[in-house]
Amino acid sequence: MRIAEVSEKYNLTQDTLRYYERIGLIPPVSRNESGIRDYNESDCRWIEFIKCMRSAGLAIEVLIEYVDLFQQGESTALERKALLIDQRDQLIHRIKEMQETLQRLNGKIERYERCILPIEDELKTISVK
Amino acid sequence: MRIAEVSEKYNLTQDTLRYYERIGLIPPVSRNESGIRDYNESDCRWIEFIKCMRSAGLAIEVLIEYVDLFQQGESTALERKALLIDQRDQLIHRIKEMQETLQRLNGKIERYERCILPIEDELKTISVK
DNA sequence: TCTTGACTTTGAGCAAACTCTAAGTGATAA
DNA sequence: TTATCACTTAGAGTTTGCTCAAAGTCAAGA
Repeated sequence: MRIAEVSEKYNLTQDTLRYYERIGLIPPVSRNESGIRDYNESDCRWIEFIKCMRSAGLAIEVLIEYVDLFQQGESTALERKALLIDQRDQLIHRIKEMQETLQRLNGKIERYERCILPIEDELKTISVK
Repeated sequence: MRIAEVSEKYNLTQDTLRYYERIGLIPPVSRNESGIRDYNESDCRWIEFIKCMRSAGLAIEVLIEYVDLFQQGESTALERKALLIDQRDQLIHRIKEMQETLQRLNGKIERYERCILPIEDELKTISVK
């Protein structure tokens, strides 16, 4: 798969794909004889994984470390697991925080509803007139 | 309340508090005779609200708009409500995304657990030897 | 053969959200 | 009264995560 296809498939710009590879956020992608990237199954799975993790807000720095450990082989499995657990716990914390904010936003919106409904009704009445 | 107290109370640097005010993320704070900020109840409630919204990832730009509308008075109530609903919906979307990533992280960690447990056991055995 | 178009690299540029620096004021404690 | 300390402003600098530009290579079609 060429970069153009991959870019479309995962909705990441070619620049972003090259950038991710350059900084080690995904392992080096295989190339054809003329040096052009030829993404294989495994490359695609990495991209998908990284995209998912990034969408949840995991820092690039941490993910680079994960990829790096992965490339060092089996001996880093415990370390990788610890990294994932740490990130999961942070993620849980952020989700909780966001759910609290969601509650608060909902409360605020409700209050607007109670205050504003009369105004909205009035506006409707006017526009009917 | 002086900026130092407020900074400590909300765990935001004095720089950040001044920055937030400068860009209109909180309404202008009242001052004493010598021009020094003297935060009142209402100022504190704004800071707390903004801190909460920022912690959930709402963009500064959007919050500035909310504060601006608020300062324009009652006539903007409908617009403010619409803004909040929009932000809430985006927040719900992000939470969902993060929960999916959380599932995936948990799955990955479990897989590490299944693969690694034998290794961990072995390590323990060795350290006991 | 020439041109087109997709690719390559390196390095600069940009937006968001702070964070820091420099230079100055004003109240209070020794 | 002098020094200290918290405050002030304006503006520059930093970090993160892309995004763009320049200059070049290579393969395929007219």
